[in-house]
Amino acid sequence: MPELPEVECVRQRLAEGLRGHQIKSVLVRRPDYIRFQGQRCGPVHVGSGPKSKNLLDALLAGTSKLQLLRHGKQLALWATDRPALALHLGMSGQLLWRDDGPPGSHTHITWTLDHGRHLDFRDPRRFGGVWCFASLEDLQQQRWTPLGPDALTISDALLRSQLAKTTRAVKAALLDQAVLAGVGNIYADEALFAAGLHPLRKARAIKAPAVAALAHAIRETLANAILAGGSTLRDYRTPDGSPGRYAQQHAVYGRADQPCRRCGESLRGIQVAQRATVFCPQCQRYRRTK
DNA sequence: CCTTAATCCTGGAAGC
DNA sequence: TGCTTCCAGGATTAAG
Repeated sequence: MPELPEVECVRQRLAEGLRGHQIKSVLVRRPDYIRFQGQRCGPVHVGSGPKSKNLLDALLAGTSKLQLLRHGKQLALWATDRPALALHLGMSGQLLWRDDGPPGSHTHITWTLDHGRHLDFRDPRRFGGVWCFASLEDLQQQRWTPLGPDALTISDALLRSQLAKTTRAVKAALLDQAVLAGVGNIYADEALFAAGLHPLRKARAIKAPAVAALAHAIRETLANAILAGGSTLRDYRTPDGSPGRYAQQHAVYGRADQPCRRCGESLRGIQVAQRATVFCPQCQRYRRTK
């Protein structure tokens, strides 16, 4: 469920704990959560043979000066002249610091650092994963090239050219990571509301001024969500275990049939691209009333 | 091109 | 209380 703001908060908090430290060991409890050399790992990879040594190296055992990048909802953990790891949280993924005691349920991988703290990757639903690459360049080439531009810094002009590529409903386009990377179901609805755009408007037909308003709304909504620590609906936590506070500010997501905070009209719930969608029929008219 | 449905999973909430 | 059904922040695939 984590979208761009949640992933960015995780990146920032994780980077603080990694700065100046080294990974001492890696423990893999679920090898099939990891893709190594293009395929899912099996028990042989976490045994004692040469394959397990390769995997531990790929998982950055012994590495220091770690850096953490983000594009859309994806993270890259790497260090100069070392392998790179793509981390994706899927719907229920969490990266959590742990001092002592047992890890939470569904903790598939644990990195232990030289300061003694553990970094747990837990993901009950297992829609997320870890992908191993020989270098950051390989990771970017294979996993980030197919993605559209990052939503946090999307320019008016770039959003316009991206939306011009498709005739789909604008909400469906926003959810497509190849069009724009980082927006999911929460922030698509929130940004469309902030821009006053109906979710079913055809992406290609939206005029330049309205696209500019949407680009601005996307940047502002995501930035504000990051400042609030992200949206916690249920599972999401920052690595220190604290929930995000942005859900309190949601104008439309999860508020079907409740009054619009701007005009008081009852918010409508519909389906767009198989996803629950909420909008204000008054503030987000399909056609401008002029 | 587009949309829809099914799929990968667990678990919380709602309904009976 | 217990059982069943539905739903969820994501993303890919196949089919129509």
